[in-house]
Amino acid sequence: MLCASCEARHGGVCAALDPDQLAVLARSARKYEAGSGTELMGDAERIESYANVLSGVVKLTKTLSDGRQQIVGLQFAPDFLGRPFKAESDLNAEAATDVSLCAFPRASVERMIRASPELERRLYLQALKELDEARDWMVTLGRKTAGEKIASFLLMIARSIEPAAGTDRMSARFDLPLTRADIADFLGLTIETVSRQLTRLRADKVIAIENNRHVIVPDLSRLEARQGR
Amino acid sequence: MLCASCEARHGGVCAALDPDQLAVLARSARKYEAGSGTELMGDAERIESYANVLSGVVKLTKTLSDGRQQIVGLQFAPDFLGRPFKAESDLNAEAATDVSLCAFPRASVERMIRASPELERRLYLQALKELDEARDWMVTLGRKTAGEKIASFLLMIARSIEPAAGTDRMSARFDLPLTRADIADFLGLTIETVSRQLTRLRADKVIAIENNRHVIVPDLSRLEARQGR
DNA sequence: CGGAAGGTTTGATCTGGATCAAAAATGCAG
DNA sequence: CTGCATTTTTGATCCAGATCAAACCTTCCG
Repeated sequence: MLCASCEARHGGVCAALDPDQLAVLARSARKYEAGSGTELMGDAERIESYANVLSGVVKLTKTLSDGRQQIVGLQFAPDFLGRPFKAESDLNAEAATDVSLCAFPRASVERMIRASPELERRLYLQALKELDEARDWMVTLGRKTAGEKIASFLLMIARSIEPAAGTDRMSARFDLPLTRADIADFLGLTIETVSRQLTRLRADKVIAIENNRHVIVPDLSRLEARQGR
Repeated sequence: MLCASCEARHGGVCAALDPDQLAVLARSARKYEAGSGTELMGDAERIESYANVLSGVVKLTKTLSDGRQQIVGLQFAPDFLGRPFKAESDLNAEAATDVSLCAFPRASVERMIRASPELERRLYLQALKELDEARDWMVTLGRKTAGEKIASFLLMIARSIEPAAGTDRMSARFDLPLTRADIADFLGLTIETVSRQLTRLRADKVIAIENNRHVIVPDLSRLEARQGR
């Protein structure tokens, strides 16, 4: 059965469900892959389904009518994707990398929420986590310099991609899930400024970059010293 | 009894409770006033109580160690103040104006949440609302010009202070609940830039200002045209 | 009423990051 | 491997908003 080996079964919202409930939900669930760049949900579109992110990274964006864009959130496995209790989305969700998702029809999720306070609790906790993250980024967007923004971003990715890093390890290596353009949209900068700041970090030997995507941080504390605190 | 004439009894979280539950909670509730500038909750402080905002405005701030500050949220009546399920606050809450609050000890709120899924649902909805707001502000912080930020801010205040305005009415007048310094901390600008942009809006007759605090908007659509869309 | 203390506006100058422009990597299809 | 498209880096210049510096208002309290 679908859920047996699923990551969301553990850390994700499905962990809230008992075997019977899980069986019910699994019946209407549909697992699928989407290539990088695929739009998963459009602004002003009716919300017809929710999904768990099983692998890859999803970016949530808002766009002004003249084309200026801002990424307002990134979702990693096993995050739950979608905004309950709202008929229409007011943002775009797009696959930032190739992703694999487990989608549920809107109706079954909402029925399940009504039936399981435990599930609602999980969703509430994720909303609180996303709110905490959004507020941290407001500080980054409003008050940090370009160099501090880039350092903050790299540290955030390092922590999300390889949870091992965070605490004790001194070094980290990971692939950037975003292009330079995406990083710019996330940090409220231009592509050129992102590139220049990465170049500077490289020149100062705080990081090394291979093939434009793979980042090596030999000493996380040196990167932390640059994020602004 | 306390709750009979309370505003939070209607729009706020207390509306989720039945009369018995309300009576229980009221027993440990304490209503009080705090003057503008009072710190209501400190960063890295243990969370000992929650509160409903009954009147006035509370600002939520984050501060970098070198003093740079960012306001990450504003709370108006009848918002619920506090972050459930977390031992320690990671932000400051301060009265931006004189406020009146109805405070509950941490333990009674958490007991009540466990007892009332309806209350938890309300809190979840408020978290989702705050998340939506935070994401809108991320666009403002990351991608709008100083002039657009100020217009967005004035419109947000107009809508929160006098809910009547929002829809059909063409004009609005209200007192700014924040000083120029607070507005700057909210928008990621300096005091001087805030002042200059307000002066420009005044020069262009989009707004009028009396006594530094009272704002008159004769035609909301002209202000909307300046907020960036 | 005078006068000290904040808060606000205005002016002059500077600068970090944007914009404009082009070269260099990288990836891919044939 | 070659050639083309896309992404990234680097360089030159510009400008919105920051910074530095004064004046100007409001309160409000003795």
